Order: sequence, then structure tokens, then C-alpha cells
Amino acid sequence: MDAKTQAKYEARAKIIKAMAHPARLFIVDELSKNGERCVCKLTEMVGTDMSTVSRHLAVLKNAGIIEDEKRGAQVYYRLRVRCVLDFFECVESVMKCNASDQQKLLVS
Amino acid sequence: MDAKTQAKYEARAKIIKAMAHPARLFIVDELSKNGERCVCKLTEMVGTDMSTVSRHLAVLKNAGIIEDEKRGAQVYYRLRVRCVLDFFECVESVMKCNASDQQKLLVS
DNA sequence: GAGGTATTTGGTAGTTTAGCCAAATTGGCA
DNA sequence: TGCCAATTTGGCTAAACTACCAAATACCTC
Repeated sequence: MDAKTQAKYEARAKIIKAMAHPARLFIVDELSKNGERCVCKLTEMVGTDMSTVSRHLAVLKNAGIIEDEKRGAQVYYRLRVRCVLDFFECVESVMKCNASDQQKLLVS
Repeated sequence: MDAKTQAKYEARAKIIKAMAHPARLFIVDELSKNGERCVCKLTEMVGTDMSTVSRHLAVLKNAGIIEDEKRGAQVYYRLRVRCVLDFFECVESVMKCNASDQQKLLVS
């Protein structure tokens, strides 16, 4: 793999890596359902330190998956690209596939 | 987030995390184009140690994204779920979106 | 069975990530 | 201006990840 190809896949990986954490997946899911949320509300839902949530949000924003808007004392985050929701669909189908194979193992 | 919800998002994250590495993305891409490849061929293409490639393949297999078949001295890997290719499409559109926003910044 | 190739696994060092606390920053309001 | 709430950032530690080398396995051929 030459340097250029390497760079291409690294750029792609960065975006996928941003989604590769349970708290961040939860946040994306929540934003998809609710349009937008402030950091304090997300912190309450996720259940970790606010500084941790803020860092997760920074990762997602840095990847270009979400965007923020300051309104008064709060910062609201929302999805910038809807297609990340397709990830969920595929992930479900992989899990379903895994489960059915597991089933076969048990039966046989 | 209660324990059950946590577990749900962890399971999803595991699958996405399996895709979140440039070498693994390359491998998935390659398998999508070529149907199947043995470890030695992938090693040659990726350009790292064979043991490293083998570990990457194990991660993808463990997530249920690829499957293997031993034929003679070689092990062939292939995609188990085509939908992971949708990831690429979305990633491209995120990158395009990022690029156009960058453009706006330069102009303004 | 001996030797050779393909692959996986054990061990290890360096890097990155995630979480918390504390401190700094920002905007709103008395 | 001075205080309060919301958010981000710095500092630190523990855990996870990645890559390499070397050793163990598995399979084929002679």
C-alpha cells in the first residue's frame, strides 16, 4: 500500500473511528431522534462526567459527523450527516447474522 | 444509560470498531472487489508483517464481518456481510461535506 | 518422517484512548 | 462589576490497541 493509498484509508478510518464508541453511538442515535441536544442533557443521559461527554462530542465534531451551535450559555449539537444512521442498520444485520450462526452451532 | 442500554451500544460499537482501522478498511474493500484473498496475498498488499495482518483478520472475523475457509496450506477470507460497503459510501459523503465546508472557510 | 510454506499465537514496547478531577473560559444576570 | 451555570481544556492514570519478532501449528510434498 503506497503512501497515497494509506492516507486515503486513514482519512476514512478517522470518520469510522469517531463512531466506534458506545457513548458516541448513543449520542448519534439520540441526536437522530431528537434533532438537537445541549451538552448538559447528553451528559445526564450518558451518565459520565461532563468533561468526558464534551470530549466525545469534540471527536464527533472533528470528524464532521455533528455540528454545534452556541445559544446563550448552552451549546447545542446536531447531526451534520444523516447517512451515519445507515451504520446502525448494517450493524443490526451483522448482529442478526451472528446470532443465527450461533443458533446453528447450538443445534448441531 | 442503564446497564442494558450500555450493553446494546457496546455490542454495536464492537462491530464498528472492527472497521475503524485503515488496514482493516483496506482489507474489507479488497475483499469486496475480489471475492476472496489468502492471508499471504493480503499481507503483500497491506505491506505490514503477516502476523499483524492475521490479527487484523481475526478482529474482523470476531466481529462477524468476514469469514474464513482453509484450503490446503492457505486460509482464504471473504466478506460475510455486504452491507459494510455502505460505510464507504457514507464516509465519502462526510468527507465531501467536510471538504466543501473547508472551501467556504477559505473563500470567506 | 523431514523439510518447507502459510498462518496463528505469545511476548513486549510504544502509542492512543477514556475517564476523572481541577482549573480556565464563556455567557447571562443581578 | 461580580457571581453562577455551562462548557472546554490541562493533567494524570489505567486500559486498550498496534506492530514487530520469535516460536508454535498446520498442511503439503518428497
